[in-house]
Formats: sequence, C-alpha cells, structure tokens
Amino acid sequence: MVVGIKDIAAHLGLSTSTVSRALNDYDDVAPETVRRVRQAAQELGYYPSASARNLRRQRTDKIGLALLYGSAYTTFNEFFAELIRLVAAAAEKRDYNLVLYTGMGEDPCRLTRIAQSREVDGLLLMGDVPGLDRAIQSLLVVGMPLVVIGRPVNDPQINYVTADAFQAARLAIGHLVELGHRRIGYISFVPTSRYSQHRCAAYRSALAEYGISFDERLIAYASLEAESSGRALDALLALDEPPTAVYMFNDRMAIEVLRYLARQGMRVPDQISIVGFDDIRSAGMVTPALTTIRHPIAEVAGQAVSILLAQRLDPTAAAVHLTLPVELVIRESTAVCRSAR
Amino acid sequence: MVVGIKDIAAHLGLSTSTVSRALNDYDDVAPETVRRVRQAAQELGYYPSASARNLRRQRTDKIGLALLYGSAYTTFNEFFAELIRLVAAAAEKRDYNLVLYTGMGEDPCRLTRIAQSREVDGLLLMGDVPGLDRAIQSLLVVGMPLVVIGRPVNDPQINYVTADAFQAARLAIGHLVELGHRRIGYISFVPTSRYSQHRCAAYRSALAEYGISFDERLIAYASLEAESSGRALDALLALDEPPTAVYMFNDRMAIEVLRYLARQGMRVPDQISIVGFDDIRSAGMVTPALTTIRHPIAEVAGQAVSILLAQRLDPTAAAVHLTLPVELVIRESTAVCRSAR
DNA sequence: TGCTTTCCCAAAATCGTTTTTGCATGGGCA
DNA sequence: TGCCCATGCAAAAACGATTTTGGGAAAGCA
Repeated sequence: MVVGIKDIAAHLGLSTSTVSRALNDYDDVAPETVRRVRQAAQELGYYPSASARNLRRQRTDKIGLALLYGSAYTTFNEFFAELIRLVAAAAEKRDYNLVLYTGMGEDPCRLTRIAQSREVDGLLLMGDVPGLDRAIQSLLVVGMPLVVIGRPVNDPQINYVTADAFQAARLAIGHLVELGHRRIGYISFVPTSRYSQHRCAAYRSALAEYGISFDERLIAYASLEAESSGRALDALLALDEPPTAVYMFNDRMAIEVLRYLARQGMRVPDQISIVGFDDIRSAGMVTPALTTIRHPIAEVAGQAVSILLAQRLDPTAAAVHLTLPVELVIRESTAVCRSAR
Repeated sequence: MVVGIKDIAAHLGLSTSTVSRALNDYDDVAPETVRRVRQAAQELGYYPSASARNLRRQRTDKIGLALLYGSAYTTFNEFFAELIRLVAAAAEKRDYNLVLYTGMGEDPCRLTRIAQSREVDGLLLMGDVPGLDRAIQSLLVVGMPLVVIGRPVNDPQINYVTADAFQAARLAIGHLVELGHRRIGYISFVPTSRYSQHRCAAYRSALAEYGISFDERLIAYASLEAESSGRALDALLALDEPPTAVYMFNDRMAIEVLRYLARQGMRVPDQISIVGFDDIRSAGMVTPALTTIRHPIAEVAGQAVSILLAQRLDPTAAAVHLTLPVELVIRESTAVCRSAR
C-alpha cells in the first residue's frame, strides 16, 4: 500500500542507495538517473518514512514547546494562543514542526524523558514549576538544545529570550507617576513562579527609580482562576491607604479586574487606574480599553526558534541571553490621580 | 553519552533482546532478570530512542492537529487556544502527544506528505481550504485515521465531531423571536468556508421554523481581520429595513461588533441585540456581556481524540458522525425589540 | 532412563531510510 | 598500449530499538 524506496528501486531496476542519493541531491548520480528517479517517485506517490529517516539522520525536524504550569493555570489565554501560533509559524518557516507538551506541571521528569528519547530536536520552555532546574540540568547533560521563554535564567549556560520586564515596569510606573499617582499597587502571579518574582523585582526597581518607597502591602498575588484577581484587588483596596493605580501581571488578569471593578461600581480610570501587560487583542476591545505594555510576542517567538536551531547547529556556541524592548500603549484605563487633581 | 539498550545489555551480560523484553513486560523473562534490568535502566538513565522505536513499531504515539485556514485567519483566538489545549490534554491522557500543523492554507498537499511519511498516527482536521477534499482522499488511501472537527462532512467514510449548529441557530433565533425580533441578521465567516455555509443553512432553517421568511440581504460575511466585522455590520445597518438583532458566526466577531457599535454610539441591547457563538471566556467579560451559544469544546476535543484512536485500533470500523448539543447563555447583549415594545 | 514440556535467554531478522565503501566502466593522457 | 582518474552505480553497513526464531537447561512424567 505505502510505497517505499525499494519500490522505486525495483521499478527502475536501480539500487535503493542510488534512489536515495538521487532524491537527496548527491552529486554522484547521473542527471538522467536523477530525472527518472524523481519522476518515478512522483508517479508512485513516494514520500520517505519519517521514522526511518529520523533514525538514520538522528534528527526529527520537530521542536517541542513545553508549557510548565501547575494547576493554577487552568486555562490558556490569548497570550498563549498567540505565542503558540507564532512559534509554530516560525518553526514551520524553517521546516520544523511543533510538538506541544502541556500539563507538565505535575512531573518535570517528563522533560528528561523527552530529551533522552530524542523525540524532538530542541525544546522551548515556558513556565515554571518546582523541580524545574533539576530537570533542565538533565537536558543539558544529553545536549538537548533548549531556550527558556519569558524570563531570565541565572545559569549562564542556558539560552533565554524575554521581554524587558524592567523597562516595562519603568514605562508603566512612569506613566502613572506622570499622572500624579504615588500609591501604585502591583498584582502579580503566584509567588512561587519565577516569572512573578522577576516582575516583582522589576516593579520595586521602577518604584525606586521614581523615588517612591516600596510598601510590601501593595503587592498582591493572583492565579488565573476566575475570581482570583478580584480577590487580590480586594486585598489592596482594603488597605488603610489603598492604591490609586494598579499595575497588573498580565492583560488577562487586568481585564478580570476591570470587570470586577465594574461590578463593584467603581469607575476606571476615574477612581482607579489600571495598567496591563502583554497587549493581547482583547485589551483594546474591553471598556474602558486597557492601557498596557506591548509584549513583542512575535519577536520572542521568532528569536526563540532561531536561537534553538542555531544551538543545534553549533552546540558549543555560547548561550544567548536576549532581552527585548517593550512599548507602552496608552488607552483608556489610566487617568490623572484624583487626589492629585 | 546517550545510553542505549546495548549499554544495559553489556552492563548486565545479557542480550539486547532480553533487555528489551524485560522492559516491555514480556512474560518469558525471569522476574529476577526483569528486576535487574529495570534497576540498571534506572541507574544508567536509559530511555528508548523514540526514532528507533517508532520505526520498528510502525507508530509514533503522536497525533497531528492541522489548522487549515487561509490568510483570512490572521490570528488565533481564544476559541482555538482552548481547543488546542483541550486536544493536547486529551491526547496526553492517552499517552499521545500533539503535533501542530498550522499555516496549511496555501498548500493542502502538505497533508498528503504528512500522511504518507507517517509522521503522526492520526490527524485532526480543523478548517476548510480549497482543494481540501482531494487532500483528504489521499489520506484515506494510505489509511491515515482522521477526524474533521467542527463541521459535518458529506462523505460517509469520514469521521467528524461538531457542535449542533442547527440547534444553536434554533436557540439563538428562538431567543430573539421571544424578545419580539423578526428582522434578524446573520454575519457569517467567509462564504467559501464550509463552516460558514453550514451555519448559514442552520440560520435559514431556524428562521423557517419560526415562520420568518428568509431575506438574503440580511446575511453578511466577515473575515477575522480587525475591521471586517464592523464593515459587515455596516452593510446590514445600511439596509432600508435594517435588522433589530444580529446573530454572529462567533464570539470573537461578536465582540468586535460590540466594540464597533460602541464607537458608533449605538447602544446594545437597547438599539440592537447581538448573539454570539462559542462562549469564549471574554464573552462574559465585555460590556455588555455577550449573550451567546455555548460550544462544548471540551467534549468536542475529547471525542475527536477518542474517535481518532479508536479508528487507529480498528481501521475497518464504521465512521463516526457526532453532533453535540449546545446551550444558550443569556447575558446582557439581547433585549426586547424596540419596535415590539 | 528417555522423552516432552516449560522456562529463559541468545541470535538474527526486521523496520525503511541514509551513508559509507567498493567496484566496474570509460575517457584522458603519456 | 598502459596507467590513472573520474564517473555512476551496487552492495553493505549503519541507525537503535522490537519481534521472531531457535535452542539449551531444567523440570516433569512415564
């Protein structure tokens, strides 16, 4: 049923090696033979078996994208959707396909298995779970190329590509300070995530830059569950001196907060300003439209794939650490601070 | 560096076949030998080479999800994000991984290559592009299991899983009719898509059920480009007798329309009612919250994977045609028709 | 004891390619 | 003519596992 290289060889009275070399552009095959082989392959509808090819060439032409999230991440959001699409597109442009590994939260050892069994040629890592570092070390041991997406990594051997969280915080906080805000809260992702930790550090650093003293109580944490962001905001609003503006971990949570505030009858931006992060498509479509930081997802995705494949070609090359600039997108969810008017 | 089955065999003074059979639960290996092999495998950090295994077993333990969209689909939306996540989860639950094939719009022949090279064990097909049917036939020829997602297929040999678009239209139109609407428009996806055609047929059928005569001018088409839905709505509103309610192809487009109407200063649902389709997460978070049809994505994803793997096990089984029920979710974007008050 | 069965395991075949090696054939050159 | 080299292909060796085949040793039975 399925036609193999043998069938072509038999059909033309050639050996399989000649057929293979004809199809793979070797230069020790007569042009006429190449033509005949190509034509026969076409006619018989021949496509090489991926498994056999992979085994012999020791490569799979696939890269993996591992989404390392615990149960706190119960749902994808638009950000992931975009990221996955862009990574897949970048990979396909280079004739690679994308394998999705999700639900790795419970068992980072699956990473080890993926690497050791060499079922992909490289791994993109997104997310953070307990035990991840050890799993990553096991990838390095077998020489599996890998790139961490979205946060810096301390280990100088490990590639990463991330948006500039410090610049982002500077832009967000700076924008709010210009509007007269001094009491600026931050709602981050679960504190065990290094994404969250990194962003918190960026928030603190930005506050310091604008001469605002850091108040620990102005940081709250939320997961991506439906009501979580609302509860986190509640905690901030319940303070003696509640924030007049809140910078959010991402747009998804920011939009949840907008919705929550609307239900509570609080007007944004009149009573409180909100700044998001990512600039997902919905950010511009909610009411009020969300002021946010544009995350250069396409660049992140493209660079991640580039770096991964470059490391595959030259495993000895130094690790690449890439921090990409972000932009402030001012929409309707931020305004002059009431108490500063 | 990478440890293979030979290393274990050498290490224990056994043959590779015994090691393999010990690891694969054959019953002609002494329990003590199995124990030793298992332990050695653990200690040496052995994982079987996926490529070698795939070649010998003639399976890859991967399924593909092909997204067949032309350039009209420039972006994923939440619906796809959810679908991909749920399909991946369903696959992983059965120890399969998901390979994403995107950007197949320009060349459905890639499907043929995927099938012939057997790089996945089955294919889930989502979307519709010119030349798709011929490509699908080529999959059938090589016996690649496949399931079409999201729309019925005429060919009785082809599995499909879809939400019930006719019930959806009945629920949506019925709801609007109850509110007094008689002039109900429909904004569909690009007319070349069979998704669009099927949904239009459902819309017509629902109108007929409620005794409303069909007016071709009340159907408009939009792509998923940013301004496309707004333009389509404009066309409907420019009619002599514009619709008092519009049923939308999906929530993404419905939300774009809400945004567009807000910019135009039209109040929803006071001046016009809008019904969506899918019930993506954003649907409940926009203002006004969107009345919509809940698409049972999790069931669709789970059933699609089940059917695919079942067909893999028994290629002679009859094709499965599954139409899953939907639900009406009433929120804030629909109200009593003004002219009926 | 002798024969059959059962239990383990080794050896070899296999999956379908790619890559290496080797060998004719023919042409160029002295 | 004799030698060498380039050309074009066949044969065989990988790739690393699984599966088939076969056989020796121990155990059971007459």
